[in-house]
Amino acid sequence: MEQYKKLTTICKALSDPARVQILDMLSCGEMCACELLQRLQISQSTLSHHMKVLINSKLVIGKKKATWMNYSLNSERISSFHELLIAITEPKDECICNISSKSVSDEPIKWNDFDNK
Amino acid sequence: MEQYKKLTTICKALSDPARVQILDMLSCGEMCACELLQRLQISQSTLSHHMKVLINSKLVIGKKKATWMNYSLNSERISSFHELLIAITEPKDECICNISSKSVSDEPIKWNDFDNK
DNA sequence: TATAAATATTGACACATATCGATATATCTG
DNA sequence: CAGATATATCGATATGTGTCAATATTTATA
Repeated sequence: MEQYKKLTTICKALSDPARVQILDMLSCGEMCACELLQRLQISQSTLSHHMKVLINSKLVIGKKKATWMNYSLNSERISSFHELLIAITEPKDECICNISSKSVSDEPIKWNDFDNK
Repeated sequence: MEQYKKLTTICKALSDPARVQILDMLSCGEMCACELLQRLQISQSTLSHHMKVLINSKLVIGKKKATWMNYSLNSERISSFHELLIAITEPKDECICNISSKSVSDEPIKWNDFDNK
C-alpha cells in the first residue's frame, strides 16, 4: 500500500537519535548545517547524510543561501504524519477482521479456558 | 536523551511495512498470530519476529490464551507517541538555538545576498 | 503418554544503514 | 584568479535488520 510506504519512509527518518535531535533543534526555527554541526558530536559528512535522509522524508526543507544550507521543519508534513498514524491505528468499519471474519467464526471452539484472562 | 531513545524505538518498530500492516489489522480489535499469518505473505518465523519488535516497542500488547497469542494495540502507547512527537517538533522557549545563540550573533555578517529568497 | 497445533528460537544469509576520512564542488572574499 | 569556507559525495567498514528453513517449546487432545 502507498500509505504504508509513506509512513515507513517518515518513520525510518525518525529512527535515528541524531536525526530526532536535529528535528528538536529545528523546532524553534531555521538553522544552517554549520550551526547544527557545532552542537552535534558527529562528523560533517555524517551530518550531511542525515540531512539528506530528513529532506527525502520531507520532514525538513532545505534552502540554499550562498554557501550555507538553511534547514527548517516542514510542519505540513509533520501534520500529515500525525493524520496517517491516526488513520492506521483507529478502528475502521472496513477492517480486514470484519470483512473476512467468517474463517474465524467457523472454527470449532475446543479449548475450555475461554474465560481465562 | 531518554525521550529520543523512546521515540526512535517506536519509530523503528514502525519502519517496516509488514509491521504497519499488522497495526492496521489490529486497529479494529484483538487478533491471534495465526489470523495475522493467514493474511500476510510472510513466514511464521518472520511474523514472530515482527510481533516481538512490536511488543518491545510497547505499541502492541500480547496475551497468551492456551496455545494462541492474542495481540492488540496499546492505545496508551500510541497516544504518548503522538505527544512525544509534538513535544519534539513544536517550538520551545528553552530551545538550544535560543540558549546558545551568542555564537551565532557574534559572527560577522559578510555575505551581501542576505535578502535573496 | 503420544500426537498435533500454535508460537518461539536459532542459524544463516542478503541487504540496508551509520559512520568516518578523504576528496570534490560551489560560493564568497581579497 | 587564488585562497577560504560550507556542504556534498565517495569509498570503506562495522553494525543492524528482514527473511527463511529447521528446530525447540508449550499446551491441548485423544
